[in-house]
Amino acid sequence: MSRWEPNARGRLEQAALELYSERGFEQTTVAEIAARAGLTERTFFRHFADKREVLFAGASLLQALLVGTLASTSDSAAPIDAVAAALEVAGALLEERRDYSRRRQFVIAANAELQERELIKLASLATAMADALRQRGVKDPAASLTAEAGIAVFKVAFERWVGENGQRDLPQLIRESLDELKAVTAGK
Amino acid sequence: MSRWEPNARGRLEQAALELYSERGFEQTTVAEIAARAGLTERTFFRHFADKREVLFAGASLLQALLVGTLASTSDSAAPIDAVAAALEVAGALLEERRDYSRRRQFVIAANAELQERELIKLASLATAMADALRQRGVKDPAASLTAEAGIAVFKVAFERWVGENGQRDLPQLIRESLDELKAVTAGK
DNA sequence: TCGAGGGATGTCAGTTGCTGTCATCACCAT
DNA sequence: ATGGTGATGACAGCAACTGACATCCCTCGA
Repeated sequence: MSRWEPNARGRLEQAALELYSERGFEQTTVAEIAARAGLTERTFFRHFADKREVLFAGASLLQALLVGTLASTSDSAAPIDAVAAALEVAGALLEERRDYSRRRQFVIAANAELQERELIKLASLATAMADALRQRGVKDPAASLTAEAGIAVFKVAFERWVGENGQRDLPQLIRESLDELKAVTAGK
Repeated sequence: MSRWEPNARGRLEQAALELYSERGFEQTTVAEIAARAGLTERTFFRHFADKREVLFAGASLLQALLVGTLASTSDSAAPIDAVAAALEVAGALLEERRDYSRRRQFVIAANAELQERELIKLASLATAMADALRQRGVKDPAASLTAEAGIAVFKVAFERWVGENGQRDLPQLIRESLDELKAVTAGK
């Protein structure tokens, strides 16, 4: 792997995931990642804002998918169901990359800094979905609450998905979690 | 302010909030905070794990309050209402420190790293509340979902509280947000 | 009263994440 | 070929954070 091989960014992502898996996030230096990718530390930071971001390259894609799906859902559906439908589409994408997603998640679960980054990505998804809902005419605070509730559903479903052996796929777990949320909030 | 003045930790917290407010989080060095508190950089890191943590010293107290209240709420209340009641108690505490809470929040709102830290603290509150619910016999995933939904309600309410001039107090905004969540999830 | 112990602080050196700056390299169009 | 352009390398430097050890103040028991 020499200097001008193609796909430097992808090589860095792969090298990082490997090293973070092998010896842990903190025990890995950026210089080591760059070396395994046949590049230098400086180049790593040209592709990724920091040492954590290399694991979250797909987040913007997921966000676009989520917002796009939400925008194109029939207006007749209740906002929470539109959000759930979008989450299921996103869940199906992760289901396709099941192996990669789980390896990545084990790395994140082992390190608090990475969890912080993951949480802010989820929060960003929530605000993006809230924006999309407002464009559909949903008022605040309903828009924010619906989006945040959707993310809560996703978090719980994703956690179960990673924890189980594969009995249920992610979209199904998302549906079940939404139903559970509806049951739990069906008060008074 | 010399070496052996009392309350070093408190002095560091105050100096940090002042400096973060005056010139921003990134533009402040730990050495500067320590100097204003009459201490050294090394001592700062003995009191706080990192440069961000100095703003989150109260989080563990809030978590204890939340869990304690949740544990002592009547078992007859629905889990989501017990969570809301606990959040209102916590909200009342923040309402008492209204001025401080808002100054602190402006600093956090201005910096992504601080938002990350805040999000992981909220996530920690959610897992603590979920644990408390499980101890009351609530099963999973209901326990996790109820706790996450509670945090979603709190986030939205808190954001509105900081944004308004003070028409409604935080516990009231929490109640209103919970009602909105119930309305929004009352599907099918 | 004094001296030993312990906890908090200071000092110093070192690693690592991250950035600015400039040189260098490969590719492409003319 | 030649000059422009974008990606990469090389180097210097700052600030966050840590480990090791010295120093200071307070307290408690003889």
